[in-house]
Amino acid sequence: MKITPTDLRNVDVFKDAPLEDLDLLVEKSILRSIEEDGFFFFQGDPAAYFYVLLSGRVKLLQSNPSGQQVNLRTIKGWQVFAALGAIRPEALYPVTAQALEASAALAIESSFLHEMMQTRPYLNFGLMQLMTGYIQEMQVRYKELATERIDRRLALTLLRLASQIGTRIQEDSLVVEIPLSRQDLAEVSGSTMFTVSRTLADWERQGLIETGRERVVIRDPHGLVKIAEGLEAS
Amino acid sequence: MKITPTDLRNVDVFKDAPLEDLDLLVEKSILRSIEEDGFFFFQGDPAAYFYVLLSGRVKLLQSNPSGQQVNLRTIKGWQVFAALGAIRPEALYPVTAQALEASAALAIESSFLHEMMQTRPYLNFGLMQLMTGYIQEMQVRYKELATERIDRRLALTLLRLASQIGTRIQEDSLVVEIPLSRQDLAEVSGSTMFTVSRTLADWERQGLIETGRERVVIRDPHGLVKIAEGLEAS
DNA sequence: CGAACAATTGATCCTCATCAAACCTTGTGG
DNA sequence: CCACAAGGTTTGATGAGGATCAATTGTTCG
Repeated sequence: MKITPTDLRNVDVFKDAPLEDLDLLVEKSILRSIEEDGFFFFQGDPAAYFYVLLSGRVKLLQSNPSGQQVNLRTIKGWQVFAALGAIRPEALYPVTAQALEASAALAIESSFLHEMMQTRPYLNFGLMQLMTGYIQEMQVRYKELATERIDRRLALTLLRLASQIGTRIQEDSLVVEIPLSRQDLAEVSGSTMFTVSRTLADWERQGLIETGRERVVIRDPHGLVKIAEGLEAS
Repeated sequence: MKITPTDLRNVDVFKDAPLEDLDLLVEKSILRSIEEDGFFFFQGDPAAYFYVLLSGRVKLLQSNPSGQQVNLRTIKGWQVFAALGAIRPEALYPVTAQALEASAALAIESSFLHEMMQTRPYLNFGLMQLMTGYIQEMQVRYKELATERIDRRLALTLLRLASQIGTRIQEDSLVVEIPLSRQDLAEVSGSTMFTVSRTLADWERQGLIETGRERVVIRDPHGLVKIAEGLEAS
């Protein structure tokens, strides 16, 4: 895969970067390709690199002592991940990054980005925007997990995932596809495969969604919103 | 209450600030005093100010549509809150800030801080450190809430709170006091007053902690760690 | 001392996790 | 191109962990 400097303009954090910076970044970067189910890095590894995902999908996860996993975020093309390492170069990755499908990413040394930040205000701002977004999302998800029943949480999860990694199936329609397995959805919403399966089956009967192997299609987002807000029994 | 510029050196984000910046901040700031149970701001208000807490304790919370509350963070003296507004001046507060006891805070206009950030790298770095810390903590708490039983979560919560807002009761000892009610602890750990009460009563019988009205004293942190890690039945 | 409010304790119930077994889908190799 | 293996999904039965509700007890402060 060939990356030209201007490709990096697709990346939010670099959208205001001068061309010479983009040149530098491309020059200093390494291309890493990871097969399906492979890992970019593990929780606890030194945070040596910062990544820009070029193709595929990557999930950021944590697991608890008994091996149960939680999906904290799913990354798609032109999104960055492992940005925390750039802030504290001596840091360790707080999450594990696993490819959901064959993926390729640009790896940039954390220390190099850290250096650039000293003299590029646009970089600081971009990263802060990113981080405030993360904080707010995690706060909302925490609140949901602490206070809502699984059906509402799952509805909220699907809606959030639709906007983050969903792909519109037809032009000019709200119908969105989310390419995740029941297990994945359970790990995002804080539940189990079984409960997710049952709930989705219910919604499919109601015509709200369509399900398939490792796939959910949202037919009626508005209906899901009603469930999420508790206006409709589930 | 009188604040001198050098007092601001106690604030992590300002520890590397030159004296003239501290002067500016003090000059530009307003002192706000809030009585117990009063509010600094509500979720959804325009994020006009950034705060440095001088005295008292403040909790940052979100509530769900049915009014159930979640405590996302408790702030004590010389910690800052509402920093997100400084990044995006048009933003709304994503949380509500309520005083747990009579409190006083320095309020600094978000737009002013935002301006300062343009030319002060130390500020950017300080705020990023703060934000990465928030992200990591929220990720860990999310994982715990999604995967651990309430007894472990409560143990982890107590240990975390001890380091964040606990006060050592005797010099040279690990005995720490946490000044929160059962209800508060429930809202931090994602549970209910009743379950928290029962669990704490259990631990008191085992000699791990001591409880009182709106107060928990950790006598045996190591014992709590064992529960948190699941090495000990609860 | 009494009012207000925090904490406790018991009884009950409900949501959802767990386990087991069968079923479906996809891709591969003969 | 079919058959089979692998792995994702469904479904039912069961039970446990906590939430909820109600009533009582304890603590603090005016």
